[in-house]
Amino acid sequence: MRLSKRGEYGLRAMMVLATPGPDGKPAVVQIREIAEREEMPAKFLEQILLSLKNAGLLHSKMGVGGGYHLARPASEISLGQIVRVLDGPLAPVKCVSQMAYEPCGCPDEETCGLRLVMSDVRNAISELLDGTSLADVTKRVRKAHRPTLVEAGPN
Amino acid sequence: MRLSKRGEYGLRAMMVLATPGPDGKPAVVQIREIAEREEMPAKFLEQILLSLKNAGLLHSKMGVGGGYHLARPASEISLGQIVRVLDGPLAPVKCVSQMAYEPCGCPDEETCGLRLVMSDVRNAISELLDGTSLADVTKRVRKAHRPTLVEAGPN
DNA sequence: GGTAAAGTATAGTAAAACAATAGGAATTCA
DNA sequence: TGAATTCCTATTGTTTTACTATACTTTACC
Repeated sequence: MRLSKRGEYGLRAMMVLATPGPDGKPAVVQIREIAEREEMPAKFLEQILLSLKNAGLLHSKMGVGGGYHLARPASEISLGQIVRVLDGPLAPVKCVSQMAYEPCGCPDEETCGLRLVMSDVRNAISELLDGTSLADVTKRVRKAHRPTLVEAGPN
Repeated sequence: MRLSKRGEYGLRAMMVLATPGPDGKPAVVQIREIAEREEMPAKFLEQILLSLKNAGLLHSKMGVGGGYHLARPASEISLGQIVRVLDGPLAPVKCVSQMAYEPCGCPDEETCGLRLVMSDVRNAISELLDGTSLADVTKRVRKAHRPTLVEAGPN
């Protein structure tokens, strides 16, 4: 049930790109800068961002002053989309995958115990990852930084 | 987010062992029989069942008339236990793992976006897999075989 | 006690996946 | 033109996966 480095780096990079600059405008950031900030191998990150671009999640600009930026608002890019591009289907077994179904060979899929359970697992993962956008994540991160002090109450 | 063959075969085998014989007694089954019924390589399954035994989930008997049987009632063996033995931690990233925590290197774990989300994923998977016992699965399978016809209603 | 049936244990291996690394081509801007 | 940047493909080293092999131990039964 592991997320690959590819997936991890990709998600981290997308989160960087999802954080608006101080001017509030969507950030345009170079590979090198992301790699340094997040301490990942730049050449590897290059490949990853390229995949993400080819999948339509990122736009890029070559040359001086170039870099990457999100192809759409952060609220419209889900973590599920990113993970699928970089790590493939979310499903633990192919026979419950929506995007890459393959029969698992059991005589009756409708009554296969493994399938019944793994289908639940797939749905749970998908609900979380497809239901969480980059904007949701950056919001949660901001919240974690400045925790609501409501619960403290008066002395 | 994949379950390995090792994990898959192991789960299937445990489900076989969890199905009580016609006499209602807990089944004692040989490697070879499970391998044939479920169409898995016998030698590979041998290793898998051995791991499960060493982890305390199975008991075995050598010699003529021997075989494997569950170490505890099917209701007291969760799928999570089985998967952990065969495929390791459920967590997508080590830094949210309960059984194999390792820092991921981010400057502040409490405000790391990846961690916030992956921790949810881990919990969702764990709730499902640790919350489902072998008995639960066999029950669901039986239900799938004989679907309740309640919903049909009169014409 | 011998023998066949079972599990125990460990080592080996081919292929695939993973995690990079390398290096040049293409593009943009000043 | 030249520096900065992405684009693209190939290669490499390591780890994991999915088996396969071999030898050993225990047990039941005749």
